[in-house]
Amino acid sequence: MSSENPNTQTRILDAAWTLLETGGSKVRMSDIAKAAGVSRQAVYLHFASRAELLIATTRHIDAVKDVDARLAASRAATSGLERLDHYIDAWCGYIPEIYGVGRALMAMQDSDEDARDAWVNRMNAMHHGCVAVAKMLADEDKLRPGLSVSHAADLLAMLLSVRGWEDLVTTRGWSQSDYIEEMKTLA
Amino acid sequence: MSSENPNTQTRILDAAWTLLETGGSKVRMSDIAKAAGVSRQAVYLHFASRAELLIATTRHIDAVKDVDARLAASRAATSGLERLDHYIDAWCGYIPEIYGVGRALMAMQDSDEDARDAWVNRMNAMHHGCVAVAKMLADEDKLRPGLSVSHAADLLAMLLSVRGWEDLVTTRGWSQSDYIEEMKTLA
DNA sequence: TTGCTAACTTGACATGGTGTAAACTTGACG
DNA sequence: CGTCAAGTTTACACCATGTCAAGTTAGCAA
Repeated sequence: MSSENPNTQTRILDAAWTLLETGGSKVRMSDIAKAAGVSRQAVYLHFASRAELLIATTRHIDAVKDVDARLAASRAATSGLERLDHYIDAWCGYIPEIYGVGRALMAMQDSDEDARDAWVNRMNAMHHGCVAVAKMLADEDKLRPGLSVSHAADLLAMLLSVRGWEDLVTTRGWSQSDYIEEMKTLA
Repeated sequence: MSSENPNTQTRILDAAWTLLETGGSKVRMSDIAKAAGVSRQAVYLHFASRAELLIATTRHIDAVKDVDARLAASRAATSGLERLDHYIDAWCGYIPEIYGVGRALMAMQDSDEDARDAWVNRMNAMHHGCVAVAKMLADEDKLRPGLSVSHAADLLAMLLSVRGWEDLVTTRGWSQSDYIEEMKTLA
């Protein structure tokens, strides 16, 4: 019963989550409402707009999957290479979990400023992690000569981007482990 | 007069081109019509849908910029590395030219099947070029040991993807030459 | 001149999804 | 018993795409 009937708000978030995970990114507000067993308007009682609902969904996923803890684990590494490895593991594990919502959010970037900001912030956070890794590598002289820390970070961020993952894993048919291995080798 | 008054069709394509190059990807049919000096309905006399217009615009750009000729030049190279270089040059020169329309087309991928197909075809053509390059490199034993031709091609295609370019050049502020150099080094 | 046709214009309308507004129901709690 | 919060139903405004029908206009042919 308690698992059957949590917060309406939570039920909406869960519904959005599962729908976006499976049903492409053209999920409508009414679809989500129906899946949550609630009227379309009720959704607007909890979330002001589609963009806001999507953003809240990403936060919800983060909370449920305890993403912070996993990313924090990668910060514990002592050597630069070890940290690079852990960071790639953590991030690559994260991508498929938010991929559904991420797609929908990316698709809204042109039409909705909030959605754009939210996604850009996420990517900036990831980029920040790349900078930290690049710095550690630079301190240990592990970067290719002539490659600046910022360029190295940018490059790593691009390799690990959701789009890159999408390209290789979903359209070229790589396995998740292929991807992780290849990224580690390249980086 | 003749440069002032070509085909209405051509005027529409040119209008779409310039608008998409500058004005983000939320360009409406009415915007394009206005820019072409024509009524909104007239656009539908020439193109059945927004997707079709966008696709026709990419073809129009290809024709005007003589893209085929430039890509053919990269096929002339004799050694694998040389060919890789030329291919990267040609492709990286191409990206910014179609970037405007490309963005709009990508944004339609979820809602319109024709748009999706058209863009996927383009990307497949690019991927095909990558396979050719990877094959030449493999024949000369220039690939990293353990890296298959198909994986190498996939990787190269991902590095050179429009999204990757977008990430580095437009959001991280790299210069076009930074990008080309870095891609050559990495590849 | 008349008349036909292709290209374009004008204006109206259907569709589909988002978001807003208002009035009604229902259950819990003091 | 009253009231407050959370939902429901119904209706509507908005906006872009795409469709339809009737009218205009230039050019060309008989």
